[in-house]
This record gives sequence, C-alpha cells and structure tokens, in this order.
Amino acid sequence: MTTTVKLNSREPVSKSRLRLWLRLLKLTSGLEAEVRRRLRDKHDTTLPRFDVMAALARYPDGLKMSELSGYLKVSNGNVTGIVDRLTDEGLTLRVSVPNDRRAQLARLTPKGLKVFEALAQEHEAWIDELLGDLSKQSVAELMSLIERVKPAQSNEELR
Amino acid sequence: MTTTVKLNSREPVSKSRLRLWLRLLKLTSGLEAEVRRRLRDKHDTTLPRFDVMAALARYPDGLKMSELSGYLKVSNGNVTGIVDRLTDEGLTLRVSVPNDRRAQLARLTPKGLKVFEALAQEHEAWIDELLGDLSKQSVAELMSLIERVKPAQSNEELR
DNA sequence: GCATGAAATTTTAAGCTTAAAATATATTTG
DNA sequence: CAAATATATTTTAAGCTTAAAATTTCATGC
Repeated sequence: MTTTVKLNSREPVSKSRLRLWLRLLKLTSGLEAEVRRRLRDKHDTTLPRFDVMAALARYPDGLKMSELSGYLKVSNGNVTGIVDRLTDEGLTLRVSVPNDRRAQLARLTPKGLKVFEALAQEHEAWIDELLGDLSKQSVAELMSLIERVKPAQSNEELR
Repeated sequence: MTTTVKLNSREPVSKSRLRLWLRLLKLTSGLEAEVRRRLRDKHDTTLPRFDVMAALARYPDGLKMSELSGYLKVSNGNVTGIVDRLTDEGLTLRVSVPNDRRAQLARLTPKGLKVFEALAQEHEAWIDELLGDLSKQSVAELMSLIERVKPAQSNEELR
C-alpha cells in the first residue's frame, strides 16, 4: 500500500516537472497512436469518430451539435465534419429540434449504436492490455496523483 | 515519502484501468491544448513547429529529414511540410549532404536557434506553472509509476 | 411589425497528420 | 554495365482541427 521514492535534490523542481511532462506526453501519445492504429487497421475508423459515437451513446436522445462540441471540447466546425461523415456511413443522423429551426440533434442510428458497443468493448480490452503492467494498486496511486493537478478536474477554463 | 490509497475491490481492474486512461488523456490533452494556445497567442507559432525546432536544437549539425521524422515519430511527409514553413520564416534551412544527392539535412538558422531558446525557456516556465500543484515528491512518485508502463519506454515498436 | 442583436450551425482557409504514390538517386546483382 | 532493387524525399488525397466569416433563425426592444 506504499511507494517509496528517491528524490534527486540536486535538480530544480521546474526541471523535474518538465521531464515528467515530456514522459507523460510520450506515454499518452504512444498509447493513443496504438489505439488509433487498431481502430484504423481492425475497424476502418478513427478516434474522433469513436469519441463522437461514445458521446452520443451516453445521450440516447441525441445532443445538439453545440452540446456535442462542448462535451468533446472541440470546435463547432469540427463536429460538423465528423457527424457528416458518420451520417454518410449510416452511423448517425440529424434530427431537427421542435420550435428551433436553427438547431439539430445528432443521434446514433441503431446500426451506429451496435457498431459503437462492439467497438467500446474492444477498446476497453485494448486499454486493459496496454496498461496491463499496472497493478490495481498502481492504478489507484496514479489516479490519486493525477487528481492533484488542478487543470485535470477544472478542465472548463484554464485561460 | 509514502502514499496510501484506498482500493475499490468491487470494480474489475479493467474498468479502473480504463478510467485511469480517460483521466490521463483528459489531463494531457488539457495541458497540451493550453500550451498550444499560448504558443499561438503569445508567439504566433505551433507545437509541431516547436517540436521540430527542439529536435534540431539538440543536433546543431542538422538532421536528415528521415532522421528528423524518426526522432519525432511522425511521417516523412509531415516534416517536409513543417520544415518548408519554418524555412519560409527563416528559422530553418536545408543543407545538401555530400555524396548523397537524395538526402538533405534540416538545420536551425542562427535566428531559428535564438527564437527556439527563448521559446524553450518560456515553455519550461509554463509547465512549471501548470504542474505547480505537484510537489517534488509527487513528481518523483508519478515518474516512477509511469515508468512501469512498458510502451512508455520501449516506444520503438508496439505493433 | 421591424430592426437589431444574439444564438446555432455551417463554411472557409490554413495548418497538421497519415498512408500511399511518385520522383530521384544509390546500390546491388546478374 | 545494365537492370533490378533499395533508399531518401516529396507529392497527393483524405481526414482532423481551429478561428473567423457567413448563414439562418430566434429573441428583444422600439
């Protein structure tokens, strides 16, 4: 239940924070690249498409385009394109909103839901495999350390 | 020097690994977005440009285009475009390699080096600020936990 | 009711990214 | 040495991403 660590007191903390950041970035970028690769090679899809489907799966009644982009923290124009392409493939559709002809709900089609559920299950297995070196304890320790970084939680506004 | 953690034994470890992964991704994406924002707003540049300059700063004699893309783990065509634009701005240049007319070295210009050094100094301060909630100890603990994940180190080949 | 401003979305322009094709040069091999 | 193969790089096509401009519709105030 404990971790013991040697501290290098010679180095200023700003340098070790930078090294940690670069390591963190290398780790997440590498894992993310592997997930992208598998999505492409095994399922002919992409991470952005997966993210959009995951958001819509969580909201079965659909999300307005602006809600979707807010939820995913990407631009409006961005989701326009992704939903366009998902719609071309029959995985999503746009539903008009009563009493507001400006807005539209994006929704998963039944096919889209089915595709996403299979994808999500595989995705969880991939992560389990890729993080397989982390024991339950290490996972818990990492989670608790990560939570200490403010922007992680109050992700809303950093500016 | 120790960390104590409550373990939720109810949850399968695959689920907690997935939650950790999503948290990690949210943290690094948020921090990276903030760095990109500052590079753009304060210095009218981008993270890929910064990464290329950082690589070239580490190799003052220059890197072949393929070495550069290998070092940064991006495609060949990718660095072609970035170096093109850096060269347009007078920050890099291409030097032909003796005895091999196929290859070219990318190098920082003196101006490029000056620009990068200022940028790098600010960048380190940003990271120090953004990770300011992590004590020296937390940094060391995080680093040691991260190192446990295999792909982080043997980044060469996941496939 | 009509003008004005606000809100929701799409379009546009520019850059990043990749895989695959194309080009140019080098090396190997018959 | 000529042909085939390998290597280094660029080009191309498609998708992702953003900020800013453009469009459409709604709400407010006169």
